Amino acid sequence: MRPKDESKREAILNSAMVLINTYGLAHTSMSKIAREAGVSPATIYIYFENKDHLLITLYVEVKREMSRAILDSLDDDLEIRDAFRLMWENLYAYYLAYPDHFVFAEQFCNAPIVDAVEKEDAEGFFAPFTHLIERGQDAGVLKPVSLDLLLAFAFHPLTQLAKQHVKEGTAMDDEGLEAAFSCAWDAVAIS
Amino acid sequence: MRPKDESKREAILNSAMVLINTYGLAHTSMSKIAREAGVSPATIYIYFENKDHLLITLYVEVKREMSRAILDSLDDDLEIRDAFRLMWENLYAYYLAYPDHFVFAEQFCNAPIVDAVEKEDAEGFFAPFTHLIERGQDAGVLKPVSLDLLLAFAFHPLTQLAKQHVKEGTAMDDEGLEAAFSCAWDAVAIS
Amino acid sequence: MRPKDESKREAILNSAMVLINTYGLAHTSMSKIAREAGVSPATIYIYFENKDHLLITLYVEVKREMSRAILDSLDDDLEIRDAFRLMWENLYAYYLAYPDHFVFAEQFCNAPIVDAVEKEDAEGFFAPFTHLIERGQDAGVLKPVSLDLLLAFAFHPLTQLAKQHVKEGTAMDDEGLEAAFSCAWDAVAIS
Amino acid sequence: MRPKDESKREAILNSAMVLINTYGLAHTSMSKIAREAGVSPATIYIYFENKDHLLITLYVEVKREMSRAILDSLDDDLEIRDAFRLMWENLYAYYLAYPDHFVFAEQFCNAPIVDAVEKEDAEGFFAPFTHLIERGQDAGVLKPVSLDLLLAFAFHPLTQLAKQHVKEGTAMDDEGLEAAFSCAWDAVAIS
DNA sequence: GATGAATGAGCGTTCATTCAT
DNA sequence: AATGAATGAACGCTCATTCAT
Repeated sequence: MRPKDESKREAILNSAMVLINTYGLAHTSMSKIAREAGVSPATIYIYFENKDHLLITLYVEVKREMSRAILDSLDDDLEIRDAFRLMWENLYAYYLAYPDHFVFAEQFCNAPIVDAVEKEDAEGFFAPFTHLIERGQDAGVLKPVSLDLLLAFAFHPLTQLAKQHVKEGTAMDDEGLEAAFSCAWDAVAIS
Repeated sequence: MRPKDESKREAILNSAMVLINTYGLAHTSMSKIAREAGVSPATIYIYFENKDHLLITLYVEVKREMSRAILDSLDDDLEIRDAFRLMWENLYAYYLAYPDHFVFAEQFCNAPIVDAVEKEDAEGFFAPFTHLIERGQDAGVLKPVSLDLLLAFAFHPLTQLAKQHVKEGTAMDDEGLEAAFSCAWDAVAIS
Repeated sequence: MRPKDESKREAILNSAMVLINTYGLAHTSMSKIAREAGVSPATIYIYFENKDHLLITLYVEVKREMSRAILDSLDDDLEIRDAFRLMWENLYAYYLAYPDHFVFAEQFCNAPIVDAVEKEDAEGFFAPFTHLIERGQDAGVLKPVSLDLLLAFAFHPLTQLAKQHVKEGTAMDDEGLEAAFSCAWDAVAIS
Repeated sequence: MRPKDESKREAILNSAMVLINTYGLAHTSMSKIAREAGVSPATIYIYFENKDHLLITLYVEVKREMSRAILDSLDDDLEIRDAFRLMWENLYAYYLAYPDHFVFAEQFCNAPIVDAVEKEDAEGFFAPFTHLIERGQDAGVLKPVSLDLLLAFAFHPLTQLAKQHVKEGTAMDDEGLEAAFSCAWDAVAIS
C-alpha cells in the first residue's frame, strides 16, 4: 500500500484557505477545494472525516502556527514592556508574512462554526499572551483589571490595523509601529 | 397594485439575520429564509434583487442603525472626553440590546462579500467617530496619530469585549465599563 | 402559482417502477428516475419527501390497486368456493395485465426497506383475503387452521406461478388455471 | 506465493450476506463488506472478480447448501409421501437454522440480478424436488399436472410461512407443521 | 403583490474499482 | 496475498432563481 502523502494533505488545507479567503466560506465547496489542490474529491475524505473537520483542522493549525510565531525569541528574562513589544512585533510581522492565515482566521472565528472547535484547542492560542499579562500584573506594571480587558486592548487593535493593511496592501513603518505600540502600552500599563 | 408590505420586508431581513447568526452565512439559503419569514421564496425576489443584494442591504441597514444609536444624545458642546465616553456607552448598550445586529455585522464584515458593499454606504458608519476624533486632535486632547490608529484603539477593543459578553451571556457592570473606558482613553489621549 | 401536476407525480412513480424492475432497487437512482420521467431531479422532491418515501408510496399504491382488482365483482352472496375462485382469477388476471406492479412488489417486499412500511398500510392489502377465509372457516368449508397457513396455500403458489409466467412471457390457459385452482382448493378446503 | 485464505473468502461472503439482509442490496457497498469482514476493499478483488460475481457466487453457494440440506437422509426407497414429508421438514429446519441464507436468497432471487446466474447453477437446486415429483407422478400418487404447478404448491407456501416466522422470531410446532404438511399434500396428491 | 411549482447546477459524500507498495 | 491510498463517476439531495397563475 501507498503511504499517506503529506504534501496532499497540505495542498488540501492550503487550497481550502485560499478559496475561503477569496470567495468566502459560503462559496467554497469540497469539489472546488479538490480541484484547486489537484486531487479527487474523494481523496479529501482520506485525510479529513468531513468538511467541518477539514475546516476546523485548518483553523486549529493556523492558530497553532500563529501562537508559535509570537513566541519567537521570547524569553522570561525580558522586561515586561520589552516582551510585550516583541510579541506585538512578532504578531504584526506574522500578519504581514502570512496574511492568508490571518484573514482566514478572522472569517472563521466570526462564523458560528467556530463553536465546534474544542475549547482546549482554541484557548491554547492565547496562552502566551495570558502568561505575559499575568506576569505584568504581578510585577505591578500592568493595570489590575480583568485578563479579557487587557487582552482586548493589548492585541486586538493590532489585528484590526493589520486587517486594514492587508486589505489595502500597505504596512506600518517603524515609526507607525512605534506610535501604535505606544497606544497599546498606554492602554494597559500603569502610567 | 398593492403596495409592498413593509412588514414582510422586515420579516425577511430579520429571518436572514437570525439564520445567519445561528447557522452561518454558508448554511443559510433563500428557501430557509423564506420559511422562517413565513413567505414564499419567490416573494423575497419582489423585495430584493437577489441573495447578495439582500445580504448587503441587511448589512448596510444594521450599520446605519448602529450609527444612529451611537449618536444618541451626542452634542458638539460636550467636552471631548465626555462625548467619547457617551459614544462608548451608547455603542456598548447597543451591542447588549441588539446582539443579533452586532454578531451578524461581525460575521459579514469578515467575509469577502463585504467588499461588495458600496464604499459610501460602508464608511458612513464611521463618520461620527471620525468627526469626534478630528475634533479631539484639533483641540490637542487626542494623540496626533493617524485616524485609523485611533479608531482601532478607541472602539475596536469594545467590540471584542462585547463579542465575548454576548457569547457568554454576561455584561460589564458600571465599574467594569469605567475601567474599560479608562484603558481606551489612555490609549488615545495625550496623558 | 402553478397547481401540482398529477401527471408528473404518476410519471415519477411509473418511471421508478420500470427502472427498478429493469435494473433493480440497487441501481435505480433519483437522477435516473427523473430522467426517465422527464423532470428535474429537484422536482421529485416536490412530490415526495425523499427516496424512501417515494419507494414506499409506490409500494403502498401498487398494493392498494392489487387489492382493489381482486375485489372486482366480488359479492358476499357468492358461495365460498366461487368467491375464492373469483379472487383467484382476478388476481391472476391482474398479474398478467400489470406484470410491472407485481414484479416490483415482489422485489420490494423481499428487501429490508419493506419494514419501513406502516403496518396499517401493509395489511390493508390482505383484508379481502382474510375476510373470505374467516367466512369460509365459519361456514365449515375451509380447514380450521391458522389464517397465515391458509393464506400461504391459497394465494402464494399463484404468485409463484405468475412470477414464472411473467418472466417467460407465457400464461396459463383456462385448463391450466382450473388445474391450479383445484390444487389450491384441495389445499385449503375440507375434503 | 501464499495460498488464498479460505477463511477470508468465507468472511467476505458472510459479511456480504449479513449486510444485505440488514440494509438491503441497495445499501451494501464493497467498502462496507470489507470493513465488516475485517479486510481491505482491495482484498475482495483477489477472491472475486467484481461485485456482481461476489453476489452471484454467494447466491449459488447458498442455494447449493440448501439443496444439500434438503437431501439429508433422503432415500429412493422411501414412500413418496414420506420422502416428500422428509424434504419438507428438512427445508423448514434449514430455514430456521440458517435464516440468513434464506432471507438473502429471497431478496436476491426477486431482484433482476438473479437473471445473471447461469441457468445450470440455478436449476441444480430444484433437481431433488423435480426428481421426487416425477417419481410420484409415475407412481400415480401425485396429480398429473405440470411440474411447475406441483412445485409451486408443494414447497412455495412453506417458504412463505418460513419468511413470516423468521421475521417474527416464531416457529411452527410439530402440530402446526403437521397441519401445514397436510395442506401441501392435499394440494398435490390424488385424493 | 404574492405564490408554490419547477428547474439545472451544484452540494457534501460514497461508490466500485485500481494503484503502488 | 494483502493492503490502504487514490480516483472519476455517481449518489441523494438542496441551491438560487424563475415560471405560471
